[in-house]
Amino acid sequence: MSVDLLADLEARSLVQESTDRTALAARLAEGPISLYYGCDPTADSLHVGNLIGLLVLRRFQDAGHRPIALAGGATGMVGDPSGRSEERNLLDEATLSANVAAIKAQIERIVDLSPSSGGRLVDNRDWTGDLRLLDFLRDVGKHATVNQMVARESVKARMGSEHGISFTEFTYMLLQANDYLWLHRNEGVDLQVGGSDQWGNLLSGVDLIRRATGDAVHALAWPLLTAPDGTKLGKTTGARVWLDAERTSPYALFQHWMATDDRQVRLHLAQFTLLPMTEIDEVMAAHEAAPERREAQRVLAREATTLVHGPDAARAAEEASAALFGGSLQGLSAGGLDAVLREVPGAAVTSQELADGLDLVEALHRTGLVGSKSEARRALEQGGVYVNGGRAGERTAVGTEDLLFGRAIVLRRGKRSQAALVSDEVDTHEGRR
RNA sequence: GGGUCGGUGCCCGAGUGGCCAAAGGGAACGGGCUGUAAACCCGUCGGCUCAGCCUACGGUGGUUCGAAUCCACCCCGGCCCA
Repeated sequence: MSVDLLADLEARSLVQESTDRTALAARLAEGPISLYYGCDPTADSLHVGNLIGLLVLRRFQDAGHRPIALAGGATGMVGDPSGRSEERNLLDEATLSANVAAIKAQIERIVDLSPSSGGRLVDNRDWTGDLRLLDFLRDVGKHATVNQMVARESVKARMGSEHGISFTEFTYMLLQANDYLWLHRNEGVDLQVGGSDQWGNLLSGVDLIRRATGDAVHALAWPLLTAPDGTKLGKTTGARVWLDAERTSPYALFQHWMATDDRQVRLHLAQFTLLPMTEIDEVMAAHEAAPERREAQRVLAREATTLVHGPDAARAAEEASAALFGGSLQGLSAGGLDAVLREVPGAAVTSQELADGLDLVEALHRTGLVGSKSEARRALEQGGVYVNGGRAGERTAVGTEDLLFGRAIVLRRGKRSQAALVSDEVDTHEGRR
């Protein structure tokens, strides 16, 4: 059991709000506690924001406690109004089930959910699906005053907005409170953790449990991710980084962390890795002595990518990064090219196209480096396109002579968007269409 | 159900018959400077077979030489009244 879990969480800036800190510390000292973290399956993948929550569960698990991950099939259908300016669209059953299944696989990589570990994954549809309205009104509704619900910041914001808030979303906080109550009664859960935007919802659960059972339970919230300058991460800034390799490749994830702002490396190392704080201090000391080496970012990227995709994918991503950011690709080894091709999105080209000379605009578009051909032309005009590490300059096409090892051409857009054109001559057995 | 205000490009938001692919801001993207950082400066920011053309201002149909702008109906939302 860890020396002092709470103190460690605090050192990692993972505690912004907490119910009675002393009582919680005392409770943790008594022995294993069951705690839960919930995320709503609004998509078929979690994103880096959820990673903090999963890692918090992991930190508790490593300290000997019992984590429960909740996939909110029921609440996901309703939609949480917190931080939302508009009403959500309801998701159907089939989509939700698929999302829950996909998310479960991601959770399992971070938290041990095997039966012997005590860790569990639950879906609140299991106890909410057949819940009768009158039962809900009697057991939960009676304990909540509308006055309090309306006083909620998230509700007030929506009432003041032109979009309003539906009764369904208004009810969300009670559903979540009911989850906590159910888990408290059936799984012995005494602690709920979440982002600070969930603080109100967490407290609703604590209140409900006290009123319904007289028990004093706990809640813990970490601060929300912010932009480097400390401002809120705008929802538009939601160039979301996903945990799903299909949506965000391991290489892209690695790069996401490599590009971390100096001002946030320390924080992200603390929140997104399991490295002990003493080690993080050492890394930071080295980084501050020579920031241009980006060593802290590299450690962060390596650790975090490993957590999400495993050591092999992380190593490959790092190799690819080293190759792609090492300047010209002319000196690249065959193995290095392999690493690059594994990690960077690719597009097929025929040897005939290359022999004829493939229009760069077409090539850029095909790899997905640009969203449209207009964008490709613009990028070219602005000097933001590179072929095999060298600026495209005046050239308008790529050809056979650009192939590295006769296999692929690496295109780059801007500083760090990379993609590869892969010649069909590589895997010839079955001709490409 | 009645009244009223409103639905514009990724977001916010001007525009109220031609000079509008549509002001301004934000975000984003590219370049310069760097360290794949920050700040700052410059530029771009609907699409295409790009000196031109096409598609767009909630939807449909009108008026007009010409509409994001006018008319009709419809859909959606806010507020007030019932």
